[in-house]
Amino acid sequence: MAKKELNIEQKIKYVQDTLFVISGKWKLPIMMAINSGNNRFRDIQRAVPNITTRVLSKELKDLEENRLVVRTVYDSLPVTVSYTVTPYCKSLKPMVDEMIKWGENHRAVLKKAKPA
Amino acid sequence: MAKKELNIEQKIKYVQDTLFVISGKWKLPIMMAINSGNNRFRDIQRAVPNITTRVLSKELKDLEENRLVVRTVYDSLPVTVSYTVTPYCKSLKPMVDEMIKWGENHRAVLKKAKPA
DNA sequence: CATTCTGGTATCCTTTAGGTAACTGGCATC
DNA sequence: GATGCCAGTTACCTAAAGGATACCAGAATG
Repeated sequence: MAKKELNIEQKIKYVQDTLFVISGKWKLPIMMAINSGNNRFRDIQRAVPNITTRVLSKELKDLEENRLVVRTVYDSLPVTVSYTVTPYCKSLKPMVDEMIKWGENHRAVLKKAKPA
Repeated sequence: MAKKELNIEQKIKYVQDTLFVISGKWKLPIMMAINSGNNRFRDIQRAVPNITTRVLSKELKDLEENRLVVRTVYDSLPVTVSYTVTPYCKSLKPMVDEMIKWGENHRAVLKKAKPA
């Protein structure tokens, strides 16, 4: 099987696809928060600084539709709701790890550049 | 030197920093186009499908301000303008490669899921 | 019995990203 | 001398993202 050699147009297309799925300020932070053990609505909200209930609610629905997050209602009293990430969501990890690395380095770069 | 162990709040912060820099449909595609040898304004426009001159112009200024792209005017007749990516821009490569991979796989997933 | 927690909705509003289209001035080409 | 290429700029507009605020019912806590 030949090694895949993508041309620039294809690469751009794939990057735009990815950007489309993770677009916005909140989707990745929400998935990260859930993945790290925050499964309740309010826990997620606390873990993701400055997000409002309205936005969190909307984004969670979005992520559920895209099969990145699963919502489970437990019929206890009172009812509890739990959000978990899907295996497909976890496939984003290598990319997210690179984004963490880059963001960390970027802060360091800014810190060095700014003090003028 | 201790291994860095970031907590979830820090990770989210760094990811949001990264998202902020690469936000939008166009910045990464533009950088990719330049990096792959499209250095003239019209060449970049042709390499990035569907981008308009207005948006390209605005995004290039943005990227220049953030030291990801350099604009050089050659005083020939007629004047030619050349855009190049900076070394700092190239530090995005590992992340972009992961985005390409994920987007490629995502298309395959959709293709398998859809035919119902 | 007042407050606080849960998991959200409902309204309203502002900001931003991005798109459409027209236009410019200088050079080259047909 | 009309057309087209280059590298953009300008003005206008729309859709979407996101923020502010208030509110709801049910249960628990003090």
